[in-house]
Amino acid sequence: MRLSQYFLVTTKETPADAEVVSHQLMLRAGLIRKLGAGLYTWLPLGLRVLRKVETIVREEMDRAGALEVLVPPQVPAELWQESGRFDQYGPELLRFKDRHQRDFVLGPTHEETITDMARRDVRSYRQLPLNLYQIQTKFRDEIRPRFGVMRAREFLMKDAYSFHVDAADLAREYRNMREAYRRIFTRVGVRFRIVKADSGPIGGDRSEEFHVLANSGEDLLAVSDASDYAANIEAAESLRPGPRPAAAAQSEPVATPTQKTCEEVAALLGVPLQTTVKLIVVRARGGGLVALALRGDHALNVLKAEKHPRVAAPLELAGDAEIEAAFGAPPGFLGPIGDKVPVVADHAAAALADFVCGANRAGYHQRGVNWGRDAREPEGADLRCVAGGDPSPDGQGTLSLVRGIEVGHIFQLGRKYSEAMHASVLDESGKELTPEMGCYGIGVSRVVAAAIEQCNDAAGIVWPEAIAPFRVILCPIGRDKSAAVKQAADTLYAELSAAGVEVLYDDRGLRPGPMFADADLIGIPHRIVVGDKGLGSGQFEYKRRGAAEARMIPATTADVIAALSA
RNA sequence: CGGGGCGUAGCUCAGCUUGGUAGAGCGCUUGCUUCGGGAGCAAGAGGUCGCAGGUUCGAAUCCUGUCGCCCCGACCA
Repeated sequence: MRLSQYFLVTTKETPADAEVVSHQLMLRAGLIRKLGAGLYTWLPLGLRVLRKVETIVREEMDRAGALEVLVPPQVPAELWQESGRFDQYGPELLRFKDRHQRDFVLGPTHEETITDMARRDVRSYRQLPLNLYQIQTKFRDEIRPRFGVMRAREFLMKDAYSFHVDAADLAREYRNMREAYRRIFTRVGVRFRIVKADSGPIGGDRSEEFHVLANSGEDLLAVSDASDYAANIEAAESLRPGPRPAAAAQSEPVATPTQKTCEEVAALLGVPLQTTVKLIVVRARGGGLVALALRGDHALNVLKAEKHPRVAAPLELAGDAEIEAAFGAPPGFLGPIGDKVPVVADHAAAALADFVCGANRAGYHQRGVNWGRDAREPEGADLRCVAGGDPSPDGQGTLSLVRGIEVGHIFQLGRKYSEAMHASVLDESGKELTPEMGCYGIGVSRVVAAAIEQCNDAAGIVWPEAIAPFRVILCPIGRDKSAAVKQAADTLYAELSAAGVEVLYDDRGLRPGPMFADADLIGIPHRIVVGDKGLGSGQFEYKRRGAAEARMIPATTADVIAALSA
């Protein structure tokens, strides 16, 4: 491709409304342009990258035995009402009415559509297993679109849905997809990690996420330093601590007139934060309140709390007035003493002896408190987010917290959708069988942003070779002045093109500075400079994007091709 | 949705407090010079100051409303 014939729109200045580096670079390098909040046009250069990711995904899905389909982005609301998700999914579901006032949704995923197809056309166990996928624009009425295409209202997603006669076959396909995903992200060329996940509103039993590791990631992951254990912090279990030490201290009140948080109290008393206990008062399932006790240095894991049988889901914090009525003290001075409301204690809080907590009296805390003596022996549960330094749940190593960008998610759904939508097949004995389902997603457009997030330097993008928009950029110096340069560059361009190398030829006649700056910014992996200097000794200059130094190579097409693969 | 901020040239922004004929840098066009890491000189194009009302002799500037965008919190590929 000749750049003079192309639509390359780069900018030197960083657009004001771009926060993360991938968004900035995608705008500066002319990959995308914003149409509205969370809506982006893919320009020619960006679309080439998107297509490359898409192609890798398609090839590996095909290789794994899945079959490509294409379903309508519009879905009649009845299908979503049938699965129950029309009401459950919430405001994030993009809905509209047509001229006849019929309800539709713009699909954020397509379990319903595919299950509907399956119940019509999949009649026999002989047709199973079946794994159908598509690569298509998905829609979400995001609360807050941000970070460019990373969290957009529209995005390109690969979604796959599989059907099986039993759970064992579902598990087999799940592993198959897991391996396919591993190959996909390896081929794309990003550093990633597979983590245990919560299945969220999609539902189902087992699920794992694929994360590209990057500091700008929106998700916190807990990873072991000694094994391959890794989990989204939402889903990471915490290990139960050892047995509780014996009580040694007397329980006594201490004045804490203005100290409401555990941090403030611990500082005032000069005790470690880990010896304090805080109460979080929430609505109980079936009415009333329940208090969740956590160690002062630990954070509540909302998803874990919502799964607890005593806690109402979605989690709702009690109001100040209710708390005062139940405890006789305002928030900030609450403790598990005095049987005010039922207490569920996180295992780590339950394992403390001689701890500090609120005295249920404004302006006072209580120290030397012990379960079973000063406070009723609590019900224990895993309620907290794991913290860096915790032992890994698999017993090997220590957890540390890192950030990741979720680019893939695989689920074993079970029969949630097939049951709700009455999809069934006849088994060998002629009896009805409700298939087990799996679903598998990849955020294709998000992968592009995630790759940039991981692969960039001060000058711009440094594309992994597999998804670079072009493989080589050809930069002639003084092409308009030197017949030798023009001749050599034109020939090299023609020969590389003929050899099937994706080459971008900068024939715009720019000065070297801007030309190199653009080449760096758009991140083409290999750069060949053709100039009078080198040609004088029969050489081209070769530089790998991201390499410190350029080197000279013989000025022949064969040597250039050899350098590309070196 | 709640909290905070911003809408002035293609981009980054000044001007607004104290109303008086719309600015800079970068980018773009043309010419000459220059040509190995974002050149110099000269000439030029480009803005209903987000939109709608209001106050005023006069509004980018003051007032009201409205729309859009960005950032912080609850969601997800």
